[in-house]
Amino acid sequence: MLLKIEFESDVPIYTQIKNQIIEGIALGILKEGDEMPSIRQLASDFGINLHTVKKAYDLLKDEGFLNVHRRKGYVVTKNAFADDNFIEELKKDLQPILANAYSRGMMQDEILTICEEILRKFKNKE
Amino acid sequence: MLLKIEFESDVPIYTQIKNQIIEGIALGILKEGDEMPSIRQLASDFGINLHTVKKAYDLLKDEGFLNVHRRKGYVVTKNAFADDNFIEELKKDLQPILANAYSRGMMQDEILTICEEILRKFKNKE
DNA sequence: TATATGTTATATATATAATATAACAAGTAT
DNA sequence: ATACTTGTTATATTATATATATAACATATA
Repeated sequence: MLLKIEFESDVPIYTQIKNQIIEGIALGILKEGDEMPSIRQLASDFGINLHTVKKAYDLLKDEGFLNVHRRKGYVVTKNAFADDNFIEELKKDLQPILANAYSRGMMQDEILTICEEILRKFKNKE
Repeated sequence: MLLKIEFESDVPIYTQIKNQIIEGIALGILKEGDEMPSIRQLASDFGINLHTVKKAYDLLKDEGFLNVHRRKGYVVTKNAFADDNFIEELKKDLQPILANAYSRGMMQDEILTICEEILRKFKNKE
């Protein structure tokens, strides 16, 4: 699992880490049971603070993507699921992004194709 | 054009305003040439500061969704378009959101259907 | 002339993001 | 036992982003 941090981005570092781990799970690069690098390890790898990494990990724990094992540290889990509440949030997140693309003149199919392309990269469920 | 601001949201007020105006354009509620309420008017309607509204308007101006007319104030325009740069940003924005849904167990079709539903509400181009 | 536009400038308050240190508890390996 | 690595907690500091408060200015309009 290789992470890339963009320090010029306006996306907070902890959000970049959090997103890339979720993407790793979607892509199948990160599987249930996989042990994440320790917060100190990741922090030193990127030259950032330990608390920044911990914030990302803790958010992922709250959302059900990671568990803390007293021996192994943070471990990939799959307790996150898509309840009605999440679906509502999903729509709220997608709406402005899709509206932006559409208002710039893109066709519905064009936009949907991009969504499909992204989804196609994700690992098929077994 | 009726805007709704959620003061408890962690989405900045200026972002909420900006997003809802773009959504208004996508929905066909806001059309090219429409005059927006003045920044002071909108600010007083919601009990917020004039600069918060101005920030939203100015960002929309930068992106090509609004123009400033010396007499009419901020006016809806359609200079925004989807260049390669925007498409790249679009993918970067969509990726983590779709990955999240997929990692929570949603099927590709399920996710695509939600995108379709949102897009279907947007006004067909003439 | 009074009024309504947007614009610019300053200052202030609050929250968020990120860092810096330090210390602690629990488990592991030597 | 000792040293080392986990995560955890606490405190403080810095920088940036968000939002507000006032004031003044230029331009156009009624």
